[in-house]
Amino acid sequence: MSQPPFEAAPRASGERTRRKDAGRSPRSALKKAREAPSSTKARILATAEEVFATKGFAGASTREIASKAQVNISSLHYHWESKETLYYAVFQNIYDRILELVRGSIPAQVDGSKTGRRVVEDAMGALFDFFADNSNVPKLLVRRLLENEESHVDIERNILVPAWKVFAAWTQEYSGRKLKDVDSQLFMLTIHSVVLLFLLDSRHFTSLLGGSVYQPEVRRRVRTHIINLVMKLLSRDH
Amino acid sequence: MSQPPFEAAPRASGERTRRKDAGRSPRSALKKAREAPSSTKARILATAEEVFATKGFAGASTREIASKAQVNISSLHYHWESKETLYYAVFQNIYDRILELVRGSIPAQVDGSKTGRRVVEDAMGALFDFFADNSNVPKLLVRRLLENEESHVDIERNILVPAWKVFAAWTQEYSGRKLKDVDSQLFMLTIHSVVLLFLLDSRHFTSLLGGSVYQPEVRRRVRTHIINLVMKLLSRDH
DNA sequence: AACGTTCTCGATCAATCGATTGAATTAGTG
DNA sequence: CACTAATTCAATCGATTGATCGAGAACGTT
Repeated sequence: MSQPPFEAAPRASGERTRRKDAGRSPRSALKKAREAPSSTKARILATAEEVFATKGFAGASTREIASKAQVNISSLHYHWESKETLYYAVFQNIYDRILELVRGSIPAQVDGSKTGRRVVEDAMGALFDFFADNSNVPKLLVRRLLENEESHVDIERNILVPAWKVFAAWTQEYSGRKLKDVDSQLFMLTIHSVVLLFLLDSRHFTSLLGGSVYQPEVRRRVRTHIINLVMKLLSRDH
Repeated sequence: MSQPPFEAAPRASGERTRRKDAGRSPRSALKKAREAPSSTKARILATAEEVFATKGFAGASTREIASKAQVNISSLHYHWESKETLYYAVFQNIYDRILELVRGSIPAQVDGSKTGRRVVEDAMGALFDFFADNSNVPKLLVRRLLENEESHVDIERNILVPAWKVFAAWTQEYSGRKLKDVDSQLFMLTIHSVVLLFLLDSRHFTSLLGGSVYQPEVRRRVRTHIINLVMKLLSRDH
């Protein structure tokens, strides 16, 4: 891959530049750090993910996030410079988790003991399960797709798209069939579209499926359907 | 269909109750109405659709809508009771257009002169073209799917879902194959997912496809791909 | 115990939000 | 023209927003 891994998105981590001793690394400064403050920071981040996923960037207020995290607003602004950098940090976090899924869990299955079809099935299943187990992630990603400001897009381009590329290239390699270039692009987008929108869990879907996508039996049905859909896409025309 | 057509969503039209003469119909009161005010109202509605699609409900301000429509804020509140009723009016408008597409344009093609495969192709193409020509619609629909408050969902359930049902039932009827019930539900959701998310026109998709989905050649590729995808879904397993 | 750093808190800022008010304007009717 | 209803406007309301401030609590180090 040619893209710079993380630095392309300016101030991607959203960490606040400390008021004093800004040049020193905060990690080296507090080796045996106490857990209380960092757990506060982690609690804010987790709450922010939930609130941003539910209400979007504009719809969420820093006061609501702080309140639900049982933290003062100023503590939020101590750890992050602004609402925007907190928002970036939430996405940086889910991007990391997606990359970990793609680079770690999935390639580890490649050991020649499975058929190509079975490998693709497991890979799609793992991707589906990840979204189903982290229901905030698909919501946040779809919300992100609706934003089109320049400052937002480079994170997708530098992190999410490479992840899709790795996943798709790997999927093709073990699918037992090389797809044409044109097909491979649209193939990725199709997987992307179906998995994400299937997991929005809106009442719109619920009323059609007879239950939330996150209910076990419904989830199993949708999971099987998506895997079959991908298999049909990978199968030869007849 | 068993659902009540429009009344289920309270105050669905979002019309303001006039301050004086609230009981009388405004239509009968001004038979040969002048066009200036109604065009102002229509201009606000069109602008609101654009702004809400771009920024979402919370991200859009009534001042921005009024400003871009070159209208005073109070005029906006004269025609609609609140920002929320204006938002409802925008959705009521696009629901009407979708229903018109489904009930009118598509069934008109049924005259026996085409093969089942060709009918489905044309129907999917018409649906795709509608979303592509009205780029605000897929954005608004996806935004709607991310909202899960009770007061919002019934509109989807009473208008959008029946539209999908009509479309899907009709598509199945002329597909040359009756799908199982389980398949038909997931089949609808798949069409829904792919078409909507394909047309979000984010940079994320653009960077992969080498251009905006709304550019003619890219649009043609995606259109063909989606039709082929639906055909594969409708085809028998082998 | 004394110190300095890290972190949290209540109080408060200017800006913007949705919405309202009453006056001014426009158009159809008698 | 005079009268009335429909519509638009500038000015303004209270509430909420993101963000800041200085005081002080919590903690490790000496």
